[in-house]
Amino acid sequence: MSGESSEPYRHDFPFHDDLFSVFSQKPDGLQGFDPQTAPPFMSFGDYLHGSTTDGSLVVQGFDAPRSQPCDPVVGGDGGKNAAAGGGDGMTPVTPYFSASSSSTEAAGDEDWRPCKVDQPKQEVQEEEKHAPQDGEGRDKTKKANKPRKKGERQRGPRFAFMTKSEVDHLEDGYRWRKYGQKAVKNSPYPRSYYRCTAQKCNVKKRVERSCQDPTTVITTYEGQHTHHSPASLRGGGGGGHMLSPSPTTNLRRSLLLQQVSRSSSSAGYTNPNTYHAGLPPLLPQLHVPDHGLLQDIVPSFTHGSQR
DNA sequence: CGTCTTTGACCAGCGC
DNA sequence: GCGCTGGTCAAAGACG
Repeated sequence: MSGESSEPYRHDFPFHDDLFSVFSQKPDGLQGFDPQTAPPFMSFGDYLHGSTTDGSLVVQGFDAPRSQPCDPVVGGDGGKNAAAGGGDGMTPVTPYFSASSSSTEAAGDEDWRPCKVDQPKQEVQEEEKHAPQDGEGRDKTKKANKPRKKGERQRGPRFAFMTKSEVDHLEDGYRWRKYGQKAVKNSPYPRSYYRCTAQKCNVKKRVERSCQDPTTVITTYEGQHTHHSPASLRGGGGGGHMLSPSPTTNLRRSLLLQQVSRSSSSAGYTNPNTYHAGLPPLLPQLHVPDHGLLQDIVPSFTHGSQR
């Protein structure tokens, strides 16, 4: 418990109302987006470390496909997204953006839902659906003793990203406990729900595969850790960094970061072509089993992007 | 033995 | 009002 004072663990995430994306390489699927004309990106690592000037980044230039026609049958559009990009990398990942204008805080997360284009609102509800139910109807069963408070659902910002990976659960230094799995509509891949095992930590994580690109894992973090990453504590020794400098050259993962937090004022989101990137609330380092660290991945966006 | 995953069921909100 | 869907719970089982 003494912990939480000395080191900042990505606590502040001042961009609650913005979406942002970061691609590890040129998102071919995104017309209009040119890494070269794109804003001066720093590596995700730098980014995480707050190297950005004012803490915000802006990715612009592509048309935010609010409704990504996702064929349950991947590959429908074939070339467009080149899902099965086993080839030479540069597998573009379609940005499942959708600047929902929902005034609810749920506007985020589900907005980019990859496989759902016909559910503009349902997403929203998910955020608030768990309204205070005072266990009226639940007390009939064991589940009855779990009053969910509305406030509970309104925890911190959410942060989603897509990663090319064969494994669903990317290691990020924290310990997670899986507490559920649901089949996702229109998607052959289930969505897994994880919760940080730390006692007072309410951070949750959802993991699912993109139905468009089965090789892409979509991870959504929700909340902020109230503790340090156990991995960083014991792992690499001093610096607090266990970021192995692995080259990860073969990491041609499309990475899409998206801040999907509560858009209390999605209305303020006026320019669909502009996304503000903020500091992820909780992503000290993501370790992709057998591949490397996420931080190694993202830089491939900056460095690997033909520079 | 402790921890984690699996799995079926339940609940709330929304759309029709 | 009903059905659908997402999110969550918790018992049971699996695993180390």
